[in-house]
Amino acid sequence: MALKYSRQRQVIKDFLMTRKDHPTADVVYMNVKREYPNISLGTVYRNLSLLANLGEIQRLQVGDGIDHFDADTSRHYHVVCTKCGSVTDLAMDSTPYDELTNTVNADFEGIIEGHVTYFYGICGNCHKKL
Amino acid sequence: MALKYSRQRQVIKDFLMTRKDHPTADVVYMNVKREYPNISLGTVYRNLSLLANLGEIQRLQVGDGIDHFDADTSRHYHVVCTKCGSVTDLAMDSTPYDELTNTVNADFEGIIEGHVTYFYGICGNCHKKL
DNA sequence: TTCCTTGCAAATCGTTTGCATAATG
DNA sequence: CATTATGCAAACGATTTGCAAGGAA
Repeated sequence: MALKYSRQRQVIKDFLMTRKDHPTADVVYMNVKREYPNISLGTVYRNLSLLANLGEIQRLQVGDGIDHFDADTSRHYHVVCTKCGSVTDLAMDSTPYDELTNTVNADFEGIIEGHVTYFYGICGNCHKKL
Repeated sequence: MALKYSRQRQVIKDFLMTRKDHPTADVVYMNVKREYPNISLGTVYRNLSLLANLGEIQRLQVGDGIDHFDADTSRHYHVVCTKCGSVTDLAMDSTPYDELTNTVNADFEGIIEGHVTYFYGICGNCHKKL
């Protein structure tokens, strides 16, 4: 299954790279549609999954039942706002990540490869409004 | 909306307390059905959600798209096996949990209330078989 | 020409919900 | 009696998939 170029896939990835709010498939669809009116939802889903499997984008399951996508594949944490539902990046070096993984690996009878963490709380924006 | 006793809810909770493998709603349904043949899937979903909202059980979203439930409401982490998909408890004191939350709170412009973490790797069982 | 990709629509699947009936307080 | 809970089936919403047609190598 050699990969072939597809304009749609490129547009999807390009769009995702312009956003740092981790849009859902549907949001990607609606936006990409403006520039590429014929694109179908199925194609968007197919390509988002493909890109995620290739490791070119990240799939986030933040707990609202809808998958979010992130073009930033560097290791970083996310904060989900319990007020507005926004998903924002958390600037942080990789120390806490490695520490947590190591701590847990210490006395686990299997092998811990990594972890996924979502922080919940009030985002900066909502906090100002209070 | 005062809560009224329901045999079904009790059976569901009782069953969940006997399991430490974090079953899905469907698994709960199939098992509870043996003891209570007339129960419906809808009732199982309704009660699992109710119990989770009351804080009497925990809802786990481990990334397979299906909700898992845990009668152990104490704060603890989980390991999802990338081989067999099992979800097991991780014995650990609360220090790493608090540390992570505090580290992140230090320079975040909102308020972090807590976090959800799932570890991924090979569980003890699968590791033995390699 | 090969076979990956698309658009479209139908199908899946976990979960929720409306409604008439049953059970609880 | 007032209200909550149930069983059933239909509805939902996000995602996947089958298929015939289109596009890349």
